[in-house]
Amino acid sequence: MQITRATDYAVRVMIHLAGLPTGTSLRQSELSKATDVSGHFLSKVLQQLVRSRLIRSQRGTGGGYTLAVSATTVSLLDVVEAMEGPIRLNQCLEEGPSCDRKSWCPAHQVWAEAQLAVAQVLGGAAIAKLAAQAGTVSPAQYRRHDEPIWISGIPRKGRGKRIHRSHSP
Amino acid sequence: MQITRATDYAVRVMIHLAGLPTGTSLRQSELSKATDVSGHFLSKVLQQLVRSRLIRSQRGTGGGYTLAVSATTVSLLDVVEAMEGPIRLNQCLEEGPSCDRKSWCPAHQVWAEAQLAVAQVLGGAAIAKLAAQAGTVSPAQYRRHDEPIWISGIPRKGRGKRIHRSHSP
DNA sequence: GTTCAACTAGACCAAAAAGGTCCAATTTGG
DNA sequence: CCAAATTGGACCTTTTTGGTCTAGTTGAAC
Repeated sequence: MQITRATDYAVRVMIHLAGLPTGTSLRQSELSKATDVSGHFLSKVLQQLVRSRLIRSQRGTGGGYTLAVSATTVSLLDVVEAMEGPIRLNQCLEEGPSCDRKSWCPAHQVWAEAQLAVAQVLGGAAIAKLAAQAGTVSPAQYRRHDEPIWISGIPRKGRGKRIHRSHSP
Repeated sequence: MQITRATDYAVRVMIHLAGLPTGTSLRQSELSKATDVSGHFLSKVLQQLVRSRLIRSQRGTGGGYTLAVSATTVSLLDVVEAMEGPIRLNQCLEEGPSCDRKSWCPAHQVWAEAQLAVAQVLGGAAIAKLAAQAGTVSPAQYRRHDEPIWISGIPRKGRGKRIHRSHSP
């Protein structure tokens, strides 16, 4: 009964992105450094987040990853479920007729309660709130005011227009 | 984030035993039928419960398994932890310095809260209470009045000397 | 239109956990 | 003291996890 490493890393990514100015795009290498996760492994995590529509990716020169959702509305629960699917504390909590003891088993109700409890705690933790806390406790980790964060993806011309992304499929 | 099958089976065993008269001993084959678990696999579950001191076992003819604790004081949480060890919703919730982000990571607090929530729900569910519920809902599943259940495990001398543990290091 | 930085997709791998089977060790009843 | 009844524990297979690596695709800029 433990979240996977990948899920933990996904949360780090989301919080980190939420702590930056809206629309900021970061490369994998930058996220790797910020989250203390090996770039190779992180790419798998990022791919999953993209598939779940929590972040967007931009290929090519000057590309990177951007938050695709409002950090104030997306919660830890959303990130966890994006990575692992719906939370199921026990197999018998599946939708269908997964367990024929379900109807009378007294434990079933308790599993359901416990699952609800954890879902409520995680669902109540908005990413934006966490990002704000992180900013308070250790600003240096999230904000660098001595130099603009987006500088590192810009070729020598140095025109920072990458923040806006008009991705229309 | 799901309990294992073995844990689920262990809970079934504990509830079933708690629904019987105190001190009743059941053989593996009987427990297997009552819990809908293959006898071979159940033996592993029972072994773990014995090692965790939640039940006692008696070998040889007329042997079987008995509750070793008060069903009113032992909870679902105890059973879960007996099978899986302490609940850890995330790796960073270990005791020691497991994660150097711990001090400032804003997610850490939420994981801890969620873990506490589930522990409280499970800890509040006493096995005896669940057994009583089960007895109410489906008595036939747990009680057979046509034949005394305890017949198979009561030694003549009848004293609790059967906890022979030859554990010489 | 070529180049090259960046993401994408997937194969691949080792280790651990989960789930399950089987036989050996032990105890008791007779 | 032997044989039957039971548990105890070794063993095996499959799936998941965590991680690495390489080849390929995309797209912005020159």
